[in-house]
Amino acid sequence: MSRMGSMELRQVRYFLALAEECHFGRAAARLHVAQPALSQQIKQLERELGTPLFHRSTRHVELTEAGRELTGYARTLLAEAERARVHMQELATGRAGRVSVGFIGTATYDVLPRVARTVRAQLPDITLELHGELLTPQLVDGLLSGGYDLAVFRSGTAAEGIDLTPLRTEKLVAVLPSHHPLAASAPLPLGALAGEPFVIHPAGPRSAMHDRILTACREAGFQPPSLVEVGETATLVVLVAAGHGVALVPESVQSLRLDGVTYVPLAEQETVDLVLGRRAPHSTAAAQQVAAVVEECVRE
Amino acid sequence: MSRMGSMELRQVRYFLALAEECHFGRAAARLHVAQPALSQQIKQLERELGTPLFHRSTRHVELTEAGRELTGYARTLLAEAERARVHMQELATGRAGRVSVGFIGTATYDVLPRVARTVRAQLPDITLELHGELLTPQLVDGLLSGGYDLAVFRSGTAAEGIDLTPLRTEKLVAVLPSHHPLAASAPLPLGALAGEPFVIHPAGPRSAMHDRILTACREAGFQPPSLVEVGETATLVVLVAAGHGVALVPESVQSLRLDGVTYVPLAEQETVDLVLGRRAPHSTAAAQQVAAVVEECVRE
DNA sequence: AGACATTCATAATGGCTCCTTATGAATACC
DNA sequence: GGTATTCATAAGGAGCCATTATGAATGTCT
Repeated sequence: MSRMGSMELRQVRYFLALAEECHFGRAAARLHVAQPALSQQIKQLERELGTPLFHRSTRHVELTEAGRELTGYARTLLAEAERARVHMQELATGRAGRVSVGFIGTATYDVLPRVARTVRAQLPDITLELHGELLTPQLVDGLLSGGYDLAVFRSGTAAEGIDLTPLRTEKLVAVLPSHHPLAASAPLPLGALAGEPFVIHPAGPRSAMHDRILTACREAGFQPPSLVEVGETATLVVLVAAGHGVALVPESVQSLRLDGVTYVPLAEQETVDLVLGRRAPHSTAAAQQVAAVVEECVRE
Repeated sequence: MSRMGSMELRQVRYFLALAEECHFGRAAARLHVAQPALSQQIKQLERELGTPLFHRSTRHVELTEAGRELTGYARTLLAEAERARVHMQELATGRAGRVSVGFIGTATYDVLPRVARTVRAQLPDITLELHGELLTPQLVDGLLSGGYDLAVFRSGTAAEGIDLTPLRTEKLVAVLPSHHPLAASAPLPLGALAGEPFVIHPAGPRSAMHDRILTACREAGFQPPSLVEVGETATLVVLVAAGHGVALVPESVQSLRLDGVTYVPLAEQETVDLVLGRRAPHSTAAAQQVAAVVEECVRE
């Protein structure tokens, strides 16, 4: 039983070279092989396809009809293989790919748009999936389950299997209704807000900000008399504008300008850290590139 | 220096099997190879492409993003290779291809349309190039130069490098203007046409009919007093209708019905042979198929 | 017409690739 | 924690593909 092989790309490459040169010697030279190698491979290809591809005499080499028809397929095959190779190389070097990035609420209005712009400019072949206004636990779960390749969130929630890179430390600022008596007094000692109702991110494992703010208040010697909990940072600011209370947010939220609210620096150095998380074991090359862009966007 | 190979179709086949099974053992079984062979080939493909294609643990095999992207290319490559293989096989067995057939004038109105119809019905993937109203020397040259794959013409012109197959022997019939006194007398002894002007195919090497007809006249004991030479058989009949003379044509020309002419059988058994010629050394498989159709069309 | 040069096919051999069996390590499951 | 499954690695053998050497055919030049 004569071991039946299938058509291989090497044979296609050989065939096309010979089809273009119509000369075994020159084609073989172009392929960097000796002439008999070419003769044998062409002969084998002809056996496999069941039809001669060239009329040959010692003085003349010419495509048969089948050979002419095959050149089209051959070119298609080699071009497709080359496209695949290039695309794979782009993915390997991270110049292309799909990267999903999640942002915590307070980074949505500041970091997210800058990342989107920079990636589009510097890594045009990367497709970004951006998700804003998320909560830290969602982001951590998403990283671990593969839903997100990268996540920007508040530090404190260390988890197994996630690489953390500190992005920046932000000062907290107070958010007051514009008509509030303290709206003009900067810097504002945190203690001045004692007795005010607070609008705050959700408690429990759902947000890192909640604990951070209550801790700051406790350190300033008071406890907010009432709390309104709200998930999205934008809604939080809107509630302050509507007079439902005051709030503490990272200074980057100041990008979110709204009529009726004033951001007031605190006298204290209360800070929260923003970190970039990526799946530790298998992080895509494209994700690494985008991670670099995120760090770059935050630094300046 | 690590011998750099290029991507091969075998690797693509292996990759796709594994991508679909997501299990080395099953995929290897499907490919009829042992599992380590598959592992090695996949690893080599990954080395060549510069990126992992699968996340693997001992308990889980899953495509990476690059792997997912590659499946598209892989399917395209294999499908194209398969299309090429099928098309080549069609060409090899003669079920597809392009065949150029030339017909001598007197076969144009009889054999040609039947061949066209039958090929279209029985060999739908064959593209026919049909040429009618040609002269024997043109056809022989065309066969030898490759301009025609097959030719239907009159016997007598044997040539080197052409396979001849007799198709049929046709009786000659007289063509007379309908008002001619002899138009009603059938069978007509050839000698009755003595003294009539003859419309005839061109002399010399350009047509086999010319000599055949003059020989017949000589055997009947006369020589036409005047000759009008005309290339196309249709024109010949038209000239007879116009009263320019009489003519002798193979009986198949009777398919060409024209007002003003009458075909009259001869008393003598004067015949001409119709043959099919094909290039002797390299005749396409498709041409063989068409040749069979031509013979079949003529026999009935 | 004959000698020559060119070119493709074939033969024989060697190296490399690929496949095989055997074995080890890791992970999920009981 | 033991066990079974599964993938990777190692080592060896078979086969494919390459090489060099040689022969046959054809076109060309003297």
